[in-house]
Parts: sequence; structure tokens; C-alpha cells
Amino acid sequence: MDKLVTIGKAASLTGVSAKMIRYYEEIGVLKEANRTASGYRLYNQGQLQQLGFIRRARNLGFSMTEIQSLLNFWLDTDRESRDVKQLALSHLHEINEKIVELEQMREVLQKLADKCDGDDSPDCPILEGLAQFSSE
Amino acid sequence: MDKLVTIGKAASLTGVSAKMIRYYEEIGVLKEANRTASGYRLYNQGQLQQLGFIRRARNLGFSMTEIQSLLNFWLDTDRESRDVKQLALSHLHEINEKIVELEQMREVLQKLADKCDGDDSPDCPILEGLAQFSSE
DNA sequence: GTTAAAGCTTACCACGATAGGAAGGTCAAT
DNA sequence: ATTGACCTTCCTATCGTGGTAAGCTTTAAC
Repeated sequence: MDKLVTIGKAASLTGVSAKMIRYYEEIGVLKEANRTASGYRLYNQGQLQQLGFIRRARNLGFSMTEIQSLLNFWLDTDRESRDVKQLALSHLHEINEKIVELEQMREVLQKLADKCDGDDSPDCPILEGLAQFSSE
Repeated sequence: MDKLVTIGKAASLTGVSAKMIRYYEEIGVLKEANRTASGYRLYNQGQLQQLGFIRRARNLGFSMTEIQSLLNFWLDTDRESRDVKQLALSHLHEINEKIVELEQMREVLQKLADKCDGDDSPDCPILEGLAQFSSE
């Protein structure tokens, strides 16, 4: 027996806000939910699982477009794991690029901050660095 | 002598697009530029320096709100370097948090990808992991 | 059985930083 | 005088999320 729940219950069960559930439906990541006679959306166990899937994928930083692909792979039992892995590796690459970028920011900013006394004097190498950065 | 340039020139000289220069003026980060009789914005050397300042601060990941504060500090020769350093350290903290978050994503995703053969078989531990992640 | 609270619906607006385009005015060179 | 490059404002979109308002439905309390 497939217990059906309304959107609020689905939200609290899956950790995806009702707002976001409607949004995912709107952009086509989720199929349109069935409705009660009065128009309330209803979700079954399979759909709740999909919502959890989406939440976990988002926690790993996948974009909604990527998640749509992942979801399609998941629902297609004939998919090849090659395709899934390629998507995952591509996302891993993006993550690594972001990390490198942030580490570069950190390095530059840390060096500037280290040079700044941080007292009541107006001398500030941080502002000087921003005003005329050497390696630009 | 203060050479004046129009917005396109200012953009190419500073690496900030004309679109963005207008936007910074609109949100109040930059003071309203002087205009020619026909309405063209004009920028002097000091304003060009401010644009460079903004670009470098953005490259370090500062938000526009933070940049507004930094600019105000920079233009206020009486500021205390303490305030600037505090802002910089706060931003450094955010950067570090983002790095940690991305590293966690990377770790989880890398482990899933490692377990996936990536061949023509439909078996895919990545999808299984997303469908029912252990440590949620 | 009435009423109040809680839950659902759609349809808006907002963020933050950026990009694109359309319609029209201006400037400089041919 | 015309052309092309440049400028103006105004509108739209992005992405994922939150909020709010007006109105309908369901549930719970009395």
C-alpha cells in the first residue's frame, strides 16, 4: 500500500521545503504530482525517495540541470554507469576548480592581512594592496 | 591635469564592464559620475583608481556590501586599520568555510565515484549512494 | 454543527552580481 | 550628410531560495 502525503508532510519527511518541491515541478525536474479533488498535491513513497535523492545531490553541489540528468539516469534502469560517472567526475572537476580559486583568494588575502597591524593607526597594507595590487 | 574618459574607456582601462560601472553607481557603491552636457558619464583618474580597487576586491571574493565598506575605509584617511583588518579576517573566515564545505563534497563524491566502474553495466554506486545515503 | 487554526493553492516580489538586448540620442570621421 | 561607434535608459534573464498576500480546504476544538 502506497501511503500518500500532502506537500507539507513531504517537505518535513524529505528535508526539501514545499516551496522547492513546487519549484522542482515547475522547472520539470519532477513530474507533475497527482492532485486531490480540491487540488492538493499528493506524493507517494517513490516520489518521496526522489525528493531525498534531489536533496542529497544538492548537498553535493550538483546544479539542478545535473540533478535532472542524475534523476533520469536513476529512473532509467538501462543506463550505463559510464554516463553517471562521467557526470560525477565533471562535477568533481568543477569542485576542484572552485577550491583552487578560493585557496588563491585565501593566500593573497592572508598575506595582506598578515602585513596589517590592525590597530588604531590609519596605515593599512590591505587597502594599499587593493589600491594598487602588484601582480595584476 | 585630470584626464576625463567616458564609460567605455573607463571599462577597458579598469577591466570593469560599462554595465557594471553603471550598476555600482546605481547601488550606491560609486558616487554619481559627472556628465557631459549630453549626458555621457565622465571619469577622472581617481574614479578609475576606485574601479580598479573594486575589481581587485571582487577578485578576492568580497561582496559588494563589503567592498562599499572597504572603499569608504580607503577614502577615509582617518580610518583605523583595525576595522579594515577585521573585515578582511571575517571574509577570510568565510572563504575558509567555503573551502571546507567544498572539500567535504569532494570527499563524498570522490568516494562514490571511486566505487563506480564507469562501464556499460547499469550498476552504479553513485546513484545508489544518492538514493539512500548512509550518513544523512 | 459552528468556528478557528492549520494547511494548501496560485501569483507575485526579492536577493546578488552579471549579461543581453532594444530603442533612441550623440560624437567623430569620412 | 551619412555612417558607425559610442552612449543613454529600460527591460529581461540567470539560479536557487525565501517571503508574502489572497483565497480555498481540511482538521481540530468546542
